[in-house]
Amino acid sequence: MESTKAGGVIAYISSSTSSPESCHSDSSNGSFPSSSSPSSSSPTPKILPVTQKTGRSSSSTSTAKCGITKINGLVLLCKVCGDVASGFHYGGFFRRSIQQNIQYKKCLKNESCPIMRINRNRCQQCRFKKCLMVGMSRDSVRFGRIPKREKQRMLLEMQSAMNNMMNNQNQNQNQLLVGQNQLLVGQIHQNQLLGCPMLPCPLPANDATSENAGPAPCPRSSQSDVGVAMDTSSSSPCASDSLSEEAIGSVTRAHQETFMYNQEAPPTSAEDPQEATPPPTHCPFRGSRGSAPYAHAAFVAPPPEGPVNTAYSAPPWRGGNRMHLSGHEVWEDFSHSFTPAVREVVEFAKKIPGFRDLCQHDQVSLLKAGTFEVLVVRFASLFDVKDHSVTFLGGKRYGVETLRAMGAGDLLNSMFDFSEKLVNLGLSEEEMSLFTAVVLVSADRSGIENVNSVEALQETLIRTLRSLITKNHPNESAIFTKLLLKLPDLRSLNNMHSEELLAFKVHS
Amino acid sequence: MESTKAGGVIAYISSSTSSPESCHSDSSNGSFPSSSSPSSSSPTPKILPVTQKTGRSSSSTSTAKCGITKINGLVLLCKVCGDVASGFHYGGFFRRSIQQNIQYKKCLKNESCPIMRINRNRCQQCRFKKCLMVGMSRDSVRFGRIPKREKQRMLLEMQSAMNNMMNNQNQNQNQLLVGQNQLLVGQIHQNQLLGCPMLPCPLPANDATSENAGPAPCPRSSQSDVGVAMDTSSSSPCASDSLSEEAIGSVTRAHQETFMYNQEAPPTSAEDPQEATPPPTHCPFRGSRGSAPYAHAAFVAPPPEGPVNTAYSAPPWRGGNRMHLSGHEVWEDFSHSFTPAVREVVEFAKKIPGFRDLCQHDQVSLLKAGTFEVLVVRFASLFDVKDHSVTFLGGKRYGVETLRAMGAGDLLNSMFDFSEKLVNLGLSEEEMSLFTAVVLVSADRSGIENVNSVEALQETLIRTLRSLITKNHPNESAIFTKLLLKLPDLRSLNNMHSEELLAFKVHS
DNA sequence: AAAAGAGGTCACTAGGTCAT
DNA sequence: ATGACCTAGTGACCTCTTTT
Repeated sequence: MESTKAGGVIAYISSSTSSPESCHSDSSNGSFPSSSSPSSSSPTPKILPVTQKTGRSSSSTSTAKCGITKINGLVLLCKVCGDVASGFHYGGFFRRSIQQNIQYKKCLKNESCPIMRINRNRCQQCRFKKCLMVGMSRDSVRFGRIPKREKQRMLLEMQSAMNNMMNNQNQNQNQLLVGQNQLLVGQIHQNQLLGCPMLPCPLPANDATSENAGPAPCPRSSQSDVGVAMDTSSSSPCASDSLSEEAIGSVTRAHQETFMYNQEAPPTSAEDPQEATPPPTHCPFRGSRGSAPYAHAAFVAPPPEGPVNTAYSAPPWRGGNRMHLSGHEVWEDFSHSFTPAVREVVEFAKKIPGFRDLCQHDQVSLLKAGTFEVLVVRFASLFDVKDHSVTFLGGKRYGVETLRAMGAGDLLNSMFDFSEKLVNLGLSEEEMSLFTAVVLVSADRSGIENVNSVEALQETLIRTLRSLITKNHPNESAIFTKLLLKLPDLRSLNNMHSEELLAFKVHS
Repeated sequence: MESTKAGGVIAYISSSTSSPESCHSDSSNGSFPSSSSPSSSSPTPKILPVTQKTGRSSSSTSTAKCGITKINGLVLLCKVCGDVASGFHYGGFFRRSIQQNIQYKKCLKNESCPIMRINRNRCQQCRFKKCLMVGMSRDSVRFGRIPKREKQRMLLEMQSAMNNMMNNQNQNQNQLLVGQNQLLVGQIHQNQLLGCPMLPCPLPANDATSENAGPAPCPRSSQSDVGVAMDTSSSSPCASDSLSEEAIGSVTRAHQETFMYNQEAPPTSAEDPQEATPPPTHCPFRGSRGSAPYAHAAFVAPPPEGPVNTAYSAPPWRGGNRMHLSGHEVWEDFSHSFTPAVREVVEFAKKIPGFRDLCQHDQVSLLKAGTFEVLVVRFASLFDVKDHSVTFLGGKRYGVETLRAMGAGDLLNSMFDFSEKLVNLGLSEEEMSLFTAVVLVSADRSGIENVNSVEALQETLIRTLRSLITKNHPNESAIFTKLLLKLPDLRSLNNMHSEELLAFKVHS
């Protein structure tokens, strides 16, 4: 029996898209891991991997073994609660809810309780809501198994979608993607177990030409003498200051040149979510293709039903009836909406003085590990602290509470919290750009070859950032420290994101 | 159905025994102390047998009749008071404690009252403490029946645990075990996706008594006026300085009182990894059960094969041939080897001035998210920078290269790198303890309810740490910054660890 | 025949209630 | 306050049905 289990990768859940594919779980039962069967996803009706234990065939065969549901060796997790899924579809809780048309008591909190394996029984309203949010539908009853053919097809679609994405954004193929059966697994590095799927960026070759060389921060390889003046604030204006001046300018310029979100706004179609194919934007949140595709596809669980929500919640990927989109198309579309933003980060990196002096492998590693974090920082500016809203396409704003009520996931919530805190620091664009550079070179170093070089570059950037901040905010010396404390927060967001993506992929 | 249950009963009973029917409740129930147990590996929720009476289903089966809970005929005992258990989980006393967030009066003795059936009502504080200690948690919700498979598994585990116990120490047979399944189940509970098996301790109630009150950092609940003086270091010797003095003392003391690894060294059996059951140590790396069980099971991907490595790599969990152990058992055993270290971290947390002023939920969340990071920092001292070696039990050292050659995984490698860098900063014990406190309150905040309080506490600790460091290292102002930059690294290690654990569980 | 999901069934638990 | 009792749910297991 265990043999059977082996092999699986792990999926999580997230969600993205809605439906078609797969899995979610419901809530039903399941608390324990085990149980039943493997199944797969399916395109049409909405089916999801569910926690609930499904029945058990008395018969001998395989199924019986463990209750874990897998697809091609990938272990599926419940889309609702994250528990190991035992099968698709209905389960105890969801089933009862539907069959008896139960009206649950109103949530005691803000109707946005996180639903996890351990606490899923705490709030029924939120649990049921999440079931629906994740794509479970009363109409999706599905008998019998999922045809093997169908499974296969979806898998292939996923893969080619990934491939496309990769190709598009890396002109250079440094890397990536492997293509194996594990969808994206492996695709992007293994920042972690499976790797973070969302960061394909390859990264441009390190051609020596270094166009905007600027005053390279001459990364030292030692590690001891760094940042002598780091915390002394205004005191000693050591020699490095002049260097800093230039560095600041370079980084700020790099930032401005590579961050277009606020420079373009999809004029047309912004109002009409049904509009099919507007030009892509650089900021996914404003992407014209659908409102907030990112929030939709990755952060928020996609609404199973149709156009219930407004622009925000009924992203017309490809403008049409989403029922007609294959999982492949949805994914592809979603992925594409991010390509430009990712590319911009790569461009930004290349312009950070000293970055291209790192070995190519490390440049790639930093980008793989840090692009998401950089994007989070960049997009934080879309968050309006005053009225706690986020601006999506066409200038439309959505209050955080509204989004939460709509089922924004933990990741999105955490991003809002992060954005709010960051914006509250009131940094200038100059400061933000330097901070962004710091974030990038501070990325996870587990795969770095020349750690000392990266560290040296990081120190230089940090020193520069520090002097800039102490200069601009002489009376708020805590700002620098607060900024550094944002780094672990970003790391956590990055991890949450990786997990959701992973789940998404696995499930689809 | 009943037939199923009927199996052999074993109940052991030791001493007391009580009337079966009595059952009462309290909290828990259960099993016995040391046990180890079996819990499940993965996703299973951890649940404990409890005294409380459970409901009564009119139906026939065994359970119902009197409040005795049995599994496969085995009578379960309450893990807290030893009385016959009536079911799992919550009970009257524990339930009220949690639901009403009751703050019990301080223990009149030394906060270590023995809790038994006959005297369990004597000291509420100790009783509640024991409930938590034993692993009861509000998150361990468990509805529905216990899967047959699981029952079976648990039974087997119980029995083997029993056998071991008997063999090893049959001096007292007091007790007993009952056989049940859920020994520790429940004990540990989840950290994240699946839960971090490694964090069993739930955390003591937030009893207002605050023994080592010290100068509580008075966490504010507002969010705006925080940390104004955060970075001012030596400049304005604001009132907080004196507070800092005391805080430093408190934290340092807390650290020393709760970090025992270097105070005990398993004298015997250190040489012989095959030795079966030496007394547990507080430092897993030195754990007598196996050398570095932690590194084995969690840090390093568990070697699929047998005893390739020497003492380091062939931990004789349960003293036997591990080839015969199920993945579950190995995991259990491994987890247990960590319990003491985890408990120390919990104790340390409780002693951080201000920590207990946080709401209980947040205390638990921070511990869940941060214990691993704290352990990494604590164990960093085992790393010898000079010769790049790590000291395991009995003073044996293993060079990093050797370990790598043996197949240490990415996580272990990263930990070495981290440890080396950290040790190189040359911090004093005082500084390390404060840094550890900062690490804890800087844990991932995705599940925190009162973020502002946590943030306020973090700021206080950081301010204190900063002033201490600038005082001790006036010429190395970069140290503080470097220390802060260790936080994201810890977060990454934490994630790698969670992933490995997850993978491990799923595969086993 | 084997595999896998819908639904029914019912052992069990969280929590409310109330006599001690 | 404690803990026994009751009720509303929960979810494991089973049977039946459909798909392969």
